[in-house]
Amino acid sequence: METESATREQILTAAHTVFLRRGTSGARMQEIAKEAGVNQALLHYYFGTKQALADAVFRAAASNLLPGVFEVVGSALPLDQKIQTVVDRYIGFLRTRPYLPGYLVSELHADPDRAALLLPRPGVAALAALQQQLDAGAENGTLQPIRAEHFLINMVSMIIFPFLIRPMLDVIFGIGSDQFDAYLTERQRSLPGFIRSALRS
Amino acid sequence: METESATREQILTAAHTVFLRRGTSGARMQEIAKEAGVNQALLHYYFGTKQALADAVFRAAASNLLPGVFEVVGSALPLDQKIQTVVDRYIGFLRTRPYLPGYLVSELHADPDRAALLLPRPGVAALAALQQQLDAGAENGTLQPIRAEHFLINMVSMIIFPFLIRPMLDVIFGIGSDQFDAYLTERQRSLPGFIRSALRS
DNA sequence: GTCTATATGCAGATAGAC
DNA sequence: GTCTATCTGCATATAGAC
Repeated sequence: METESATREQILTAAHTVFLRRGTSGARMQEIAKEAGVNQALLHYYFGTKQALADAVFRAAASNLLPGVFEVVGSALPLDQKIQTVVDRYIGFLRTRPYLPGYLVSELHADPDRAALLLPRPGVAALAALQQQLDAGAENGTLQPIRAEHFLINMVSMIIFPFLIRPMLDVIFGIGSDQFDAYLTERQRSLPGFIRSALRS
Repeated sequence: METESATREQILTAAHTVFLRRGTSGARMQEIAKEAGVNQALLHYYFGTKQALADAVFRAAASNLLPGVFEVVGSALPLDQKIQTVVDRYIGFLRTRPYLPGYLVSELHADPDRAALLLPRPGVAALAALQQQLDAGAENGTLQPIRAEHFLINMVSMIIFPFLIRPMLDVIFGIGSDQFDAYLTERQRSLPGFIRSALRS
């Protein structure tokens, strides 16, 4: 961690905004410069190439997506509270960054190798803790047996998916952007129960 | 439906392949021409602009994503069988078109207005039928009350999501592309039970 | 209808003044 | 460090021969 110049930060923030909306190949250096209130040449001065700038943004964005979840999942909380906490926090977080999921999926789709820029296996320990909890419930007959990988994916899918298909929600269900917020609130209330019920034997 | 020239079809198929992998802004007309085994000028002869070609591909791709689901959901099958059928068919279908979800999400992210190219509200009737089924179960106490919109989204999320984050699965869970198929098969077996259980009261 | 050759425009990147 | 001006390359698109 070196001392970062204010201008550099300014550019990075602008780049974040533009790249998240347009994606790496759709973004224009000119637009980023304008957003940052500086000249385009300055972007190259600080970051060299567009690709380098895009990678910096991707790293930062990717590191934001999951860690909070593993923290909760790996904690000592009872299962029901883990579910409640993850759903609540995660939807709340994504409300403030609605473009993040679509951006990450787009980038990974265009260049799957970028997944390597994600932290390698950040959650093996957390996953093991979760699996233990699930196994205990299965043994005493209160829970259906399930692998932690599937359970986690199931939970996270239902949280993230609406953000990924937001424009479609309008066409399919008539949920316009003005009603999206209310729709999310409904999910925030109903999802924990849905997930808990799914686990019960 | 006019008679389509063979060359035109050939180009459309090639375009489908390339656009699904690279996205509209990432795709190159040159690459499409090569894939189709024709000259680049011919693409313009048949489709005018890249954007027009991209739109044609998007329309075709989008019309493939959902209709099968609504057909099943709107049928007279009992709920359990609907779930089983949708999960099974949908995962089976996406196995043959693993890039489709990532492509559509990317395109919608880059240009949300494109959602308008989707068929408008194809499933209101199907949705109503499903809601009725859910309400009946809730009234006789066998099911938890839930809105059909949420239920459908929940089910579809869990089916599609793994395809959207496939490159991440390797990094997070160590599921490489060689193991992805087995992972899908596991989900195909376990998801219906998970979903049925979630609905039970 | 299909090709080769070429025009056009634009975006990323550099040179160099201040 | 920050700017203006410019180069370079590439991708879309067109012209025109066959």
